[in-house]
Amino acid sequence: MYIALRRTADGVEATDVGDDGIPGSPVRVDDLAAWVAVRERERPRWVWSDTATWYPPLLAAGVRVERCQDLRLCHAILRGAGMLEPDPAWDGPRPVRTTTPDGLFELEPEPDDADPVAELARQRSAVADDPKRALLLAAESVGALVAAEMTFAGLPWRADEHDRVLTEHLGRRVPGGRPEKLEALAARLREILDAPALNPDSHPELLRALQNAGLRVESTSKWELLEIEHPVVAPLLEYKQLARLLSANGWAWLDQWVRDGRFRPVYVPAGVVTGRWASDGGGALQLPKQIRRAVIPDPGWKLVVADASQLEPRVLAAMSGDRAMARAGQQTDMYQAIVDAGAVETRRQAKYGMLGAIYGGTTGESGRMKPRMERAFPTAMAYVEAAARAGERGEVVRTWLGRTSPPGTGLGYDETATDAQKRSTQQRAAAWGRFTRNFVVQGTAAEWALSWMGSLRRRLWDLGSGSLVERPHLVFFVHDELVVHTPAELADAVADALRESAAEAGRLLFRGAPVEFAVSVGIVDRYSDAK
DNA sequence: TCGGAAAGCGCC
DNA sequence: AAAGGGCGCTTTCCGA
Repeated sequence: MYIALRRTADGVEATDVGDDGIPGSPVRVDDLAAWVAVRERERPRWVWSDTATWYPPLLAAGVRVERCQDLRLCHAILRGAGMLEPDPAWDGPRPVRTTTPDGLFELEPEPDDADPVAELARQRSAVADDPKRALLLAAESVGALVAAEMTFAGLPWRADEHDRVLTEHLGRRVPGGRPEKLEALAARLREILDAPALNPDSHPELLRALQNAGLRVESTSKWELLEIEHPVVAPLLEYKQLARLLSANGWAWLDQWVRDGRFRPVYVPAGVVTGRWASDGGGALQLPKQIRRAVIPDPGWKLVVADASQLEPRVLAAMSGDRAMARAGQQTDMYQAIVDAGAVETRRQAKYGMLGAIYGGTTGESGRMKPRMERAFPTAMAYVEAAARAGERGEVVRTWLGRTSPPGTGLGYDETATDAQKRSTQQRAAAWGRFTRNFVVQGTAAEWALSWMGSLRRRLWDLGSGSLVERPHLVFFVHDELVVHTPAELADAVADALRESAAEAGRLLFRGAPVEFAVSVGIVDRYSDAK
């Protein structure tokens, strides 16, 4: 059964909807959290406009729910697939969040025409004969619950450790200036380049200084510098790395984002066109390896870190139905299995061949491996090639569960086009083909990850007792990696749950496909100790 | 003075 | 050694 919630001018209105789709009479709800806690015992699927606005106040009040349907996220999926009519009430972007002084989200009235009961009916009808998309809607929605829960719980973060890492790398803080070691490096660069006024943070200035010193470079980028032999290269690369650490995750970041021993990034489910999550503020999904030393569990607790190894290659094997690639995907090290199968000679070749298949690489090692990959894995290669060709023609492609790519635009030309126009259009078409090629794999990998998370979430809840943060709970997610914060005595059980959930996600999406979704799991006292 | 673009690099 | 796909974020620069 479903319970649809709606914010009206005079409070929250709730409507029961049976599995037959027949709604009851709306009732007024005064104390939402208390009411939800009571009704949750019936294990309904909560239906609401947007998990990001409804769920945080419930979590803050100590209420966790098992299931929901996030109408806005689901609407976007179905609209993209052309399965719903345009609807201004639901087509728009996510509502702007406003925060109250106590940090809770204000619930603003929703427009009159945004009727959750009617929208639920349309969405249910759209997927009634489409079990894969129905699964996608469920996965998307449970992902939204996890996102809110991870923000609520926060990633355990030791500010003192973070400060230690920064001071170790950058030197002592200097008010209004660069930290000591960084400034010393800047001084060395000025000396080596004989540019006393150089600000190495300015790309144009730096480029001019490099060129004046006789370096033949077109940019200041790392990969170009690596090809040059010159005494300035090593200290410059070190400077760049440290300057980035300071600006992206330095003391200012620490002050802004870490409170009471927790980093609470805001995740944006489906924030990326492929269905991957994005994050809003704090750069959560780009947390540098160096700084993960500050992620330390509470006393008596552990972090369990799990990484889905070679996820996208396995996903490609499963979704394309390529039997030879699936056989390789049964091994823990899929790249080595590709070597053992005789497709290529070295593990490195297998890796680059696979990356080329997924990203559309045409040059270098990827390009060289392509014929061998096509010989060894014709079905999988044809699958991604078809996605690329469709994209080049401006067609829409879809993931395994049915998320659709945006249509390509401006990829055709007529006879009046000049040669230059034709060339540039062809380049755009090729680029869009690389995008759609990657879309089907990256998007399906994101679906697998949502299923993994959803399955794990249920298992973690069943492992412990008490409130969400008293039980083992998810605290971090980056595309194919999960981090669980758990009481130490449950860490082994959590590790098992992570592996079982991965297997379950594989079965749920690709029932029958003989691909093993291997995960590497570590139980650690620091995030940086994983792997 | 402010906002957006570009460059560059962190993550997957 | 990247490359080839997807992002977010910071700094600097430049034009409205």
